[in-house]
Amino acid sequence: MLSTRKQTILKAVVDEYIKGALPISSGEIKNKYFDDVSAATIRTELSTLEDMGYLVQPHTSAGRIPSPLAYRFYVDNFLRDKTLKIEEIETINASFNNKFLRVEEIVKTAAKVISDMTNYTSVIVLKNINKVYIKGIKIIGLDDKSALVVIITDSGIIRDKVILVDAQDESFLADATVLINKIFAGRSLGDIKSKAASARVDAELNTFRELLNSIMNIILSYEDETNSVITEGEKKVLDYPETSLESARNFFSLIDDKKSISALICDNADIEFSLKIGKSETNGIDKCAVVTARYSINGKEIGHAGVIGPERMDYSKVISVLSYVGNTINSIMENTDDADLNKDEPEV
Amino acid sequence: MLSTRKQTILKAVVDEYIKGALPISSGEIKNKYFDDVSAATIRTELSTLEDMGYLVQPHTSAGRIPSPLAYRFYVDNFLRDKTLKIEEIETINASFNNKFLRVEEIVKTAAKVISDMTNYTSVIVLKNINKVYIKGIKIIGLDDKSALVVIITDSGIIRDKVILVDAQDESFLADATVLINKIFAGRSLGDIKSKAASARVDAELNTFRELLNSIMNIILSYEDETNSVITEGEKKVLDYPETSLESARNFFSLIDDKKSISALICDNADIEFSLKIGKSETNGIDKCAVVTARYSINGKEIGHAGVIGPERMDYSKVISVLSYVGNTINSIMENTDDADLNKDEPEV
DNA sequence: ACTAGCACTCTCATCTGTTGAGTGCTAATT
DNA sequence: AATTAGCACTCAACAGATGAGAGTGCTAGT
Repeated sequence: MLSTRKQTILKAVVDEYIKGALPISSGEIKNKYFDDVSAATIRTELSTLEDMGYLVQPHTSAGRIPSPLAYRFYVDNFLRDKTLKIEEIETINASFNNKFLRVEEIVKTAAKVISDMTNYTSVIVLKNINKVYIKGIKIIGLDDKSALVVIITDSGIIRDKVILVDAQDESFLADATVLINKIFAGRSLGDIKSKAASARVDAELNTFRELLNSIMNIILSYEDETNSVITEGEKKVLDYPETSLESARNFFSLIDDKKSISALICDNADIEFSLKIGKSETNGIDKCAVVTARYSINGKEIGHAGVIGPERMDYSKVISVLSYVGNTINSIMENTDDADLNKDEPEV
Repeated sequence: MLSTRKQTILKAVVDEYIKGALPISSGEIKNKYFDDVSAATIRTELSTLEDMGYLVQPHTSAGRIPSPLAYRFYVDNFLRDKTLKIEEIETINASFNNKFLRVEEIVKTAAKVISDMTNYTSVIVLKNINKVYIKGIKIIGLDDKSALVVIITDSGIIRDKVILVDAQDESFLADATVLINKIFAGRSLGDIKSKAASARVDAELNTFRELLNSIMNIILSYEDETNSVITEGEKKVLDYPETSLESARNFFSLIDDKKSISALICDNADIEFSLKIGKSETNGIDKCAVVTARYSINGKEIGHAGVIGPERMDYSKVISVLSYVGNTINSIMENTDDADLNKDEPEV
């Protein structure tokens, strides 16, 4: 175990490096953190901390910067019970402001808030989409050639899309709605997908075949990675002092690859929070850290939210923001979840 | 007027600079464009072209690069009847692929296609939103606490939003729909906005006051700049060889400022295409050119589309893409415009 | 255990010389 | 009058060289 002084010094290095992104010298630590001890003493401590793997020297006559191990230690030991400021909480609350209830909007708002509060890039990945089940489908005629299809699921995910449809007569859409709800309502997306082929060829549905196919396509597109990975604040990397043009390019090409981002954010099997620091196995972005959290509504996991930033990120702030936003989403959504959609619609 | 040879040389400089972003030397021009004349001759021509203001030397012993005037001349004289390749046209058509009919989606797709085909940043600004009029409003109950409001306008702009509403009994939403259509249907957004105050306080609407307010807010938010400026491909600037970290930062902060972008794209009073080259009055981005086009549906102007790229951009390609995408949008939308929404709904 | 002192190392910035690309000019040629 | 070969000139870019400054590691003394 590290001596108290070593811990203080280690924390000092991490804190200062988080602030300034520059190597920290023994003199600087002495000035800001110690009255009773000289720089030389701190130097020997720094030297042993380096031997232990906590610190790294960019070159012989530079100060020290923290290694991933140091961040790890910092996170594990100095991160207890930090809370957000009242203004920050108010900002978050104001953003959600219950003006909307659609999951797409909430998730997008959450990503934006997380990114804005932390000043890092945020990512939200929606998961378990196959387990979502459909509560009902509405079809609203717009004119004689098109209609709006609204798909309502449990956990409130609403997706809608305008489709082309030849509404032969007035009852066409009403009949179609009844039939389509008979087919889809109460079934999970995974279930529907696995039986997609058989549903398509059912002969008795001939009249509605085209309409059915359109709706099928909407449902199948739910899984589309493009729709289930939301990123915000990518451009903030340009403001980090350590960012070069080259690294910015790499970062952006990683961020645009929804598949790897999704993998990066979601591999924290069953822990509430996960921190990845400096594991360069995550190819593409070097010197980056990733903090992720599982998000649930009513105890049911709906996805993961993450923050991608430099290793020297403000971990405590990131974690508190992720946590607070997660709770906020949960409290917004939990009442809508178990409501019965079909209450005033006996015909479906 | 410029001699034929001067024109050839000027075109050569612009073409080569567009390709390589490097100053062009007399020798290079001689090799690629002239068999019958020596580099020295070209040198004298270059020198006079420089005196005339068409060319610029970064430093004494460098080649020439085109000035804004050169691009202007290039655009005015060498840009006639260039058309897209068949594959390119097919790519564009495939993107639109009539899978969707909603203006938001079409505009987003258009922005993406324009950016992808040109490899520059694209911007689309929707205009004249106040002149859009509402064809009808639908309210679909989702559960006993929330409903989906769908606003359908001429020119097919559909906006929908989930709102909180206390549906007291089964006929509540139906009654509300009738009343709300009585108030809003057939009126333009501008009209509604200017009379917003009076509508809100009408006493007889007390039962639906809350609902009415929600819908009012949705309509008012139509104008929101955030919603009417769509950008795509911002990150492509990082791939230009002339981009520095600093200029990338400037560019991104300009692009994020929807208000200036909107002004930048929309100030081409009544010309079909507009090219701004090197006018640094547009503060923020230096060495950038902006090509904009007016977009209309059925002859009615709906907005402006633009491409922002380096001065040395491939103007002919940009213009053909803008033009082709504009026509495509028009042909997709024109049939839906004059359809009568209320055909099978006599109750509204 | 701590510290003062000093030699050592390495970056960063500045300067210098060299190279090569490309020009401008001039005198000769067509 | 237009073109060209030839040559001196300019300047950016590169590579060393040099010095200053920051910060360390080590050692001897407290």
